[in-house]
Amino acid sequence: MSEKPLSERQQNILEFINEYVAENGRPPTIREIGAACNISSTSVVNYNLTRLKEKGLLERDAEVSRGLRLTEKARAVYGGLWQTANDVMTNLLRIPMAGNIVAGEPIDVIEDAYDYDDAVEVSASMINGRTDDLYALRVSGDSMIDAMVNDGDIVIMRSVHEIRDGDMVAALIDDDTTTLKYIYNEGSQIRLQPANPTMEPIYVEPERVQVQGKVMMIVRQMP
Amino acid sequence: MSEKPLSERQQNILEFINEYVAENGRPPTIREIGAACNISSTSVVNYNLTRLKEKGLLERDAEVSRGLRLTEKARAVYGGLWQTANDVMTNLLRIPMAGNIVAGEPIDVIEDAYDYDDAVEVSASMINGRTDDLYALRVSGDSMIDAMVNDGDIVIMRSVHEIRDGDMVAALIDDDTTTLKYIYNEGSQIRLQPANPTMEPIYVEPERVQVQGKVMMIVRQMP
DNA sequence: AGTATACAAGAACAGGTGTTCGGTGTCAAG
DNA sequence: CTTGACACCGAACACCTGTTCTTGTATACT
Repeated sequence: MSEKPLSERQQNILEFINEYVAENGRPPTIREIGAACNISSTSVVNYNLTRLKEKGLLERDAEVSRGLRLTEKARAVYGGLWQTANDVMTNLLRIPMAGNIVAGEPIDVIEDAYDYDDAVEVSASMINGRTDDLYALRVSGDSMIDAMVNDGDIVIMRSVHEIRDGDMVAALIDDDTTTLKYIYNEGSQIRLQPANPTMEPIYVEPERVQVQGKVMMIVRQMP
Repeated sequence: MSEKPLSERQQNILEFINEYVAENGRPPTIREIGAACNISSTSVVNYNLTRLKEKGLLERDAEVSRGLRLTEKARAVYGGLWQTANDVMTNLLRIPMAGNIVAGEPIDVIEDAYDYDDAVEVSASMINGRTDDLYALRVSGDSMIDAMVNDGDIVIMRSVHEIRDGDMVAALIDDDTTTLKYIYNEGSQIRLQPANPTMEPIYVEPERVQVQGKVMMIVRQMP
């Protein structure tokens, strides 16, 4: 059943609330809404807010100052709406740049070294899988070409204890050589499959392989 | 000259404000801070807020309700602090997924088709260069290997009118073949340099090449 | 004409909220 | 012992803010 459209005043109110929150870090008061929307009476503002609430566009906490909140529905209508800090922190991950990765050398991860200036910001929506325990490594050198990874690329890793066939991992072979490859456990041996489909896999005994982390995402920036 | 460290009460207050904003979408009142931090007097809360302001961790709008705001400095100290919606909208770009890119076929870009469900979320901090006029293309097939790009990778493109040597572009050759390569204008001919350093460049006359967009970033998600 | 609904408005009020005042206690320095 | 700085506190006050009341106008319907 279709609802009545919003009156012009109601649209103005929603837009004002949206903008006010973005600029001030807090919702407006009833009187501030009135002043901005040419409504001289707080009861008219209150009446319209009640209507917006009935339409599911607004939530109100009674009898507290600035007790307004736009709903998801209002956000969908007006786009670019305000989120709580939790939404931000959930969506925009700051992942520590923990070091470099070079083919042939073990990863040198800097434990507990969280440098915000060198953190990588990635949207959680771009990560398929869990987003805890993430760290970033920067690729040094051309030796990761078989993984379709360039010098300078950023590899988002996750510390894991269980690996499934088809995961891309950083695998340390014989304590000596790190490689990024898709891993398959074939019983008596481990198959490490290059990302480049024109290249052949390598096979190693399981005890020669240590999985140092799972690759969650790769980012190539342009200079 | 070193500052005195924060008292325990002051640290509690900052953490409470941070959490309160995240959960409620508005800053707390003086009395709410007092209740949460075991401070029975509004003047003690006020005193501590004045100290935090002097230390540059807090801003206050006088004589308005909930007139508190944590500063950038406080954010740096406590991490994961609240941002205004403008910060969010500036940092977290929603880039429309505009179509596919296949080597050998012109890009089929869907004009003005902005589908939020299929948008790509990318932090602006990860883009070197301008962040207007961006769109995303998904790679189909293995034919972009010379660009070190896999089937399924996401290429973030930007419409441009001027190209500089060393830019990676989507180049359409002879109205027939799209390729992703670094472009160099060498006077009488254009050099298109593969990203894979083991591969040779190709050289074409300038009039045979149309630049369809500049590559700003490449993202490889894992399944 | 009467009724119902939507929208509007001013005024009053109750309670929320920030600020100020006067005071106390602790600690370090002189 | 005195003084000053810092931290704390209850109380009072001024003002901010949300809610309610009463009244009015316009429109649609019976």
